[in-house]
Amino acid sequence: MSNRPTLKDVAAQAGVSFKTVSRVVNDEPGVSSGVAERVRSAVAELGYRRNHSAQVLRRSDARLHTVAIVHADATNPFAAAVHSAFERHLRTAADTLVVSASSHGDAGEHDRLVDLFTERRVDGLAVIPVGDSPGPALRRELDRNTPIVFIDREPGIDADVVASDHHGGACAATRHLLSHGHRRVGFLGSREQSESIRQRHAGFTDAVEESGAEPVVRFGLTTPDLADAAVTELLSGADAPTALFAAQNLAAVGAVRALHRLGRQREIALVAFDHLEIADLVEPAITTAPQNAEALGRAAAEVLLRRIDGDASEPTRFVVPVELIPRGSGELVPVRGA
Amino acid sequence: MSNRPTLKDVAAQAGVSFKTVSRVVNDEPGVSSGVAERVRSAVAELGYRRNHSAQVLRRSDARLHTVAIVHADATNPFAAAVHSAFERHLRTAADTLVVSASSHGDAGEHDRLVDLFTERRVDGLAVIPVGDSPGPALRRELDRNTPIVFIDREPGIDADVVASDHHGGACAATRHLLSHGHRRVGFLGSREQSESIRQRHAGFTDAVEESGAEPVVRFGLTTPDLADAAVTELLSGADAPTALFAAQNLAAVGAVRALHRLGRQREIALVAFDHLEIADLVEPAITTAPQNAEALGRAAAEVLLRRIDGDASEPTRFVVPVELIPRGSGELVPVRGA
DNA sequence: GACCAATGTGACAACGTTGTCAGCTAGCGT
DNA sequence: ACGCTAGCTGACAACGTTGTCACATTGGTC
Repeated sequence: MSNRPTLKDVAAQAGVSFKTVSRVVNDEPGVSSGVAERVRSAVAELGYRRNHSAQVLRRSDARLHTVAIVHADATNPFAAAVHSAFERHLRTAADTLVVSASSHGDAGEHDRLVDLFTERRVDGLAVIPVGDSPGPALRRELDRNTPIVFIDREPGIDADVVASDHHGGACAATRHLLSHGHRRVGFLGSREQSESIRQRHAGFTDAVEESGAEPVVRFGLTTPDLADAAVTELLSGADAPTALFAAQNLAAVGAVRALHRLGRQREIALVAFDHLEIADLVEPAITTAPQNAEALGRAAAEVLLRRIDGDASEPTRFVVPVELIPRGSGELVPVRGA
Repeated sequence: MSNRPTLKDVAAQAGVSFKTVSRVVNDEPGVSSGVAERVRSAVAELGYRRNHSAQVLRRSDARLHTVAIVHADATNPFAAAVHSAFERHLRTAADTLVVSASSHGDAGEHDRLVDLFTERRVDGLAVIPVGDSPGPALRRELDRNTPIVFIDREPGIDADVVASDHHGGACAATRHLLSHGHRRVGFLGSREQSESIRQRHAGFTDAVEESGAEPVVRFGLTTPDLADAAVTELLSGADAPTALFAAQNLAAVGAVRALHRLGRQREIALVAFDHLEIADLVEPAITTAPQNAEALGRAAAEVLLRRIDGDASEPTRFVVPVELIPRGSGELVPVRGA
């Protein structure tokens, strides 16, 4: 990785001063065409590439055309989709390299990654937060007015955020179920500590309350197995719900499994928040309210670019709507004989 | 993103020379404890962070503790899992930051990303190739002996590769089917141009030939719909296969859908190469031969670290075994009445 | 008291690049 | 022939850091 050619090497090869080479590689005016040609062929011959570190060092206020995104978990398909849209937008709209790293859910590592990226100087940061509050490195950068945008989750601090309309989406999904005549509706949630799950629960509750229906709420269903068990238990009791709202991915997977095992998949209505890989592979297909990862990533890119361009106005909160996609499971009507 | 404090700023604050501050932040010996303490509190007060660009520039041969991985598609769960293992290993074993970017499948963009990362100086590169042959930037870096490891696909050039045992895995999966008594076995493949699909086909063919069974081969099944149609057609003919080997993800999804629609999921055996999200969600569960993403990522990290540490031996090819996971669908025996 | 080693500290160069400025040449008008 | 301008080109400083070396101070030894 060493002995790369420098401006000097190219200059020696072309028989000019290194400043002239600099001019050529930066397309600056004031180089005669003959010399420029000689320099260009020397550049090609040696395979010269500008040293980004030196460039950044010299012009410390200039755009680096690099932003970083710090993940909680890059294997999460939703995070990957957001990242992908974010990256595509920045690459095409601003010729900016998006680099990323993942903390695998560890808050300390998360903050350390922020630190490593700031050491390496980037134009801005996108963060999918881990935990409730920003770590010291993130806080320092916020104080320093480094362009930072938080994606998907509340940072627990006053800063730019791009997030889904968890409340509105859950509310719409629940209303959708209620509009088909259900009077007892189950809520299947994962970690109650999660702000987004709390908001989905609030949306669910608002919809249920405005209709006078009866909610049945279960939290802590962080794995399909737990959700499966919870649904099995819910449906076996008296006054079992006739419709279920799965507030999260894995809870929905467990619910689907339980309904199929019990053979009641055409009887109990189900709407799932978030994208479901298996939505179309089961019968009936699952009605979902997927977060719009594409819109989130794109919005985050736009917010960040505006900050990088010097916008110093108050932090904004950009809310991306969540649209319901009816596929069958959410349009089932309650059956009498339970 | 500007006016960050430098060594000089900290030095002024602490009333020492900037070189002394440098010594303190690098834990070099030869600073009295009193001075060191004063410097450390100045560092904390100003929120000083070392400028990585300047450091890299000064010590151009030193380790940067940064490697890059260039994806074809970061939203592909398999690639994400490989990336995740790769990153975890480098972070924990070598305190190295893994940065990544995705080309979204565009070969030109892929090579451009390689170029951008080399401009920014990294210790090494991991590449999940796009297309058949490396672009000019990648070729230049290979010539320059930059540590580079190719993951999952053949680079079409002599270089370090870490890849799954496509041939062996397909061979074992097919033998597994044959050992349950099947004599007519179908192969469901996607793009025949793909080297890994070719290898899986070769493994399938070897297993079939050594047993004297009859193969039925379909290529081009790049979407579930196409695979669904192909399976429907295959099973409707005379001499229909009694077992299927799906050589790829999406082909397997289509096959599952077709079998369930035809109600023959307990009759036609099926083994799928690669991980299947729905493997456990259908009845019978799908026997799969998943690539070991964890092992691939880890092996790639190890190969790359060895190169970074100066190993200059011949390029190696590291093959990661593919283990069969029996779940039910692959253990079905052929039934008489077709 | 003179010498020496050990210790702590700072001055300075260098990394590869870009910005500033000065110098050189050619071409033009007088 | 002379000066002037425009157009090229190069010398040099600076970015923030680390490596090298020299200097100053201390304490111990003969």
